[in-house]
Amino acid sequence: MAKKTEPEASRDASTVRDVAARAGVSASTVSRVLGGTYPVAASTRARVLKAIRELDYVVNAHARALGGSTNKTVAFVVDDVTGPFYAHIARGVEEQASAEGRLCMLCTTHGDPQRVLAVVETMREQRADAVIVVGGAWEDKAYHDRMTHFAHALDRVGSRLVLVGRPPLGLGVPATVVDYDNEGGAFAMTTHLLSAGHRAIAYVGRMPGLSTSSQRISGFTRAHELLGLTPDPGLILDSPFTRSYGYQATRELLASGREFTAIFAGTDMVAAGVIHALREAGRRIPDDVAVAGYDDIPVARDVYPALTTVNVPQEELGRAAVRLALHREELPDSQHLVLGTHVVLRDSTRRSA
Amino acid sequence: MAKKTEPEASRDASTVRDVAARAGVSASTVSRVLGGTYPVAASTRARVLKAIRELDYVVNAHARALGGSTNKTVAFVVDDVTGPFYAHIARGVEEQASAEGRLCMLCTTHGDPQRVLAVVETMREQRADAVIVVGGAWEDKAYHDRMTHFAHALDRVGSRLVLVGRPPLGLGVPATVVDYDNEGGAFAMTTHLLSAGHRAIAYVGRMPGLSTSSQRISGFTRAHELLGLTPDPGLILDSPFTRSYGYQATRELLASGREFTAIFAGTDMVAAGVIHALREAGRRIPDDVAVAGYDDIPVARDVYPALTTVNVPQEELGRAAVRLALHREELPDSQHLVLGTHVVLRDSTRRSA
DNA sequence: CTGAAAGCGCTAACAG
DNA sequence: CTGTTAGCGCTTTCAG
Repeated sequence: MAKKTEPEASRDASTVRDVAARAGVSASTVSRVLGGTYPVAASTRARVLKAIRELDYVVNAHARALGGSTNKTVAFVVDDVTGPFYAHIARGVEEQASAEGRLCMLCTTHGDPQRVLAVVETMREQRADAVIVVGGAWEDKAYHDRMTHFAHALDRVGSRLVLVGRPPLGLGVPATVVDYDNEGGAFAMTTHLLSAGHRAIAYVGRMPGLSTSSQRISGFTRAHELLGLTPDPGLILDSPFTRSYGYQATRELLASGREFTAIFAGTDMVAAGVIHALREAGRRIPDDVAVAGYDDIPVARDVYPALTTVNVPQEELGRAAVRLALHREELPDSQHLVLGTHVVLRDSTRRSA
Repeated sequence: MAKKTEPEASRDASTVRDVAARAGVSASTVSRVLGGTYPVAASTRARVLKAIRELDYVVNAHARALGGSTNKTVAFVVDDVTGPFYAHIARGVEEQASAEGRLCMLCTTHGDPQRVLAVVETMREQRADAVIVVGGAWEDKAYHDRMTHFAHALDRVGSRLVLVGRPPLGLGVPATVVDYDNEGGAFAMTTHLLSAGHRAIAYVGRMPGLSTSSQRISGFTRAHELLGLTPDPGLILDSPFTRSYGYQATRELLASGREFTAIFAGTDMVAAGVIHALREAGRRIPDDVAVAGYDDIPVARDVYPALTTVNVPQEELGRAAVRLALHREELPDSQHLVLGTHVVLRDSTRRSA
């Protein structure tokens, strides 16, 4: 029996009606068995289940989504999945989504604001329950306005826009924000370096116009000011958040001949590049130069020496994003959650004995 | 009972009918403007487009998918997105999918065969154009049979099953396979180590029953045999493909007191753990012990010393998976593509001068 | 060129 | 408990 190929095995999938016919019931009864919410006689249910098995039937998710209004899907919009930082947030999103019975759509934008907008539009078509946009925002009015527009547009079709790791759009905009304390983390790390005696700390990895970067720089500056110091603008280097740009920027810093005893990298990836460039130049870490990162991704433990960094609760960010989007009552008022960050001390800032 | 919309619920999204009414045309005309395939008078089209803009209308992807039969979606099933190896394949999938106008659904299974099956079922409901399953397969008859069943089931609803990095299911099974030369890569790497004079090479990271692992072990063995040698079974250690298990296994290896001058790790992640354990034990790399990995993920360049490894064309695997699934004529016959691998020499196996 | 009408597969409302 | 009847929003004949 199991071996027998259906003689009328068509290329088409079977439908509720096929199942109903085979079980000798109506389509609604099949639907009720599927849903499990309505009372169905045990014997009927058994016959229906048998027919389902024999026909190898599965519901058509689109037909279901069309009738009801939710399609049980969460969309995740991110720059680039290969970035470990984003990947870990993605894991949190995926896990929570699947725990809540949702599927997860993945879209990447490669840092292109245009693509972000296009992707959000597509998600609107999909009627995703939530559209989760991850990563720092461009501090640009046009961009901000577009996102605000989408927040409303998504809201209109019953989707929720969730911003992870970027500031709120403003009052009255229907969006949930899950952020982490960028400024505080940078402040704490800078304080750590300053209190270890460093007075010429370079900051490698500023990205002008990116919210995350601005906040970190701001914590960096505040820590200095608290001691009556002012960061040397010549020691603040721009660089995208990648390993290779961190390497480049550090080489330029070294070439400039400026003095410094510590480097605070914009992210751990940048720090990996910094360390590479430093080692290449024969500088010992942490003896000649202390190095610190931001994010606390796994690579922070694999670089040598192990990297002191600011921990960001990546998975929890992802999980919270889904949770809040799906149960809005949890955060009734502001819809703005900020998770804490903390310094993780490792060898890259430790003075060797 | 009156049809009242919930006060809490947002206003309903506008539909073709709303647009049609506003533009003073019929729904079909709106549809034709949207599709762009049928002739529509320029003036009519303009009016429709205006109405669309004013209503901020977007199609309902589900309604569209219900009518037509394809929903323009590609599903990506993977153990864990945070693994860099998978993440890079994911990037290839995502890029190619989006280049082909497809959305990408992401599902993770956390190494649980049960979840793989559940996820594939869900994808069948979604009528995804392609379901791409990534990662080694369990060499288990029941598992194999279930996958074969799904290949047929997916085929019946018009989806294509694609296996990435695992062997074909067999002749006549409607599935596309994109694999890479696991055995050859392991063979080449082992040969490299042997010809550098190593005679006691440990293999850390065998996973019994996992196809990838078996193939690598097989290349490892073949390289030995070519020189009339036999690998010492006591030097082959089981370990899942993670950093921490690699670390554990290496500690056990060291504790066992067995002699070895090189370690070939099952993956780069495992190698990171190996290196950590080795350094902790005071063994110098590569002087005391040479270390090699597999996969060539970015972390291979960040560990110290930089890791010699086997390059696997991750993004291309992902891209090819989507390409082949969507254009089957490209690979008319066997539907089995094998990409090459090659050794990448770095410092972890280089004898210092 | 455009409109009317018929579903796609499913679920919910309303009788029996 | 179960069958019948309507649609969900869109595309697609089939007429006009």
